[in-house]
Amino acid sequence: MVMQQVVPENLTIQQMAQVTGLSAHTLRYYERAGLLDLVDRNQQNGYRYYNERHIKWIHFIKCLRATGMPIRDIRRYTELLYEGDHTVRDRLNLLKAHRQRVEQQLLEVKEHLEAVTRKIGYYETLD
Amino acid sequence: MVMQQVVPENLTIQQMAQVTGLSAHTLRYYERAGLLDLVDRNQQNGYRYYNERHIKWIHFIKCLRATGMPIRDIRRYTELLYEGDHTVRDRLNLLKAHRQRVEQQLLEVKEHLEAVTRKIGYYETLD
DNA sequence: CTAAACCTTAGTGCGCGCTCTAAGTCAAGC
DNA sequence: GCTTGACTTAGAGCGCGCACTAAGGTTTAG
Repeated sequence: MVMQQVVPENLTIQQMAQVTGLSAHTLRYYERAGLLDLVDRNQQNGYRYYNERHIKWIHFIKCLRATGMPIRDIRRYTELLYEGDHTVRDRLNLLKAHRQRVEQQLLEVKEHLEAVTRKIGYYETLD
Repeated sequence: MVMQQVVPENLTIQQMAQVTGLSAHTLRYYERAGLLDLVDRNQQNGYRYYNERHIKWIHFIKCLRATGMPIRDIRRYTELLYEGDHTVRDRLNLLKAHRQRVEQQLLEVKEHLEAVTRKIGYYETLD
């Protein structure tokens, strides 16, 4: 039995907002900021229409944002993406450098959190 | 043999900046923001003078900041601190709630970082 | 035909956490 | 006495990541 997933096509910006959890404002902002090239438009009225590729791309952008990558770095990654296959190495390096920074920061947060935990422990002895 | 640690007393704001790794600007800002009550002043010239208690307190503030606690929450904590012993329970709850949020966020960052790692893995297959 | 509910753009505003500037005071060294 | 330099204050500026507003075009329901 093959599960067939229903894939929404040609979503309006509001539907896209629903699906991605971003606001329509933010979707337009990301496009202006160079994070989303190639958003199709309805020729009649100029409305944006998103497809499944956009959904997946936004999903990855959210991973980058959630791990603290600044908008300008995501724009850089996007530029590389649209420059073609010869930028694969650069993209790889960019992601690896990001991962390295995030892992470093995770360690630092954990260490500082331990100090907070020690303070909590101290307060609990006062109870 | 008892190790005697030399404790700096009556540090100027610049010395305090050196010791804490914060800028003098930021030290003044923290004070204005209500994170540092009771900074002694030289009676003649009004200069701030910091002591070891301040150093320890700033160190803890840095732990809170490094784990993402907003300035306003640290101010709240500071207020409780100066209200006296009857706020110990409130302070404990504040820190526990913070720890909870940070741990939750650590999990989320780790999850999203895994997606980045999967992408890295994909790029590496192209090499 | 009209009202509503969409969409578009350019531009402004906001909360955060600093960071810096301007104008002035004060102490020490020459 | 005068310069130098560290300090003081109030307030402005900034980079980030959105969030919102205003003014206007299009589509749909009644």
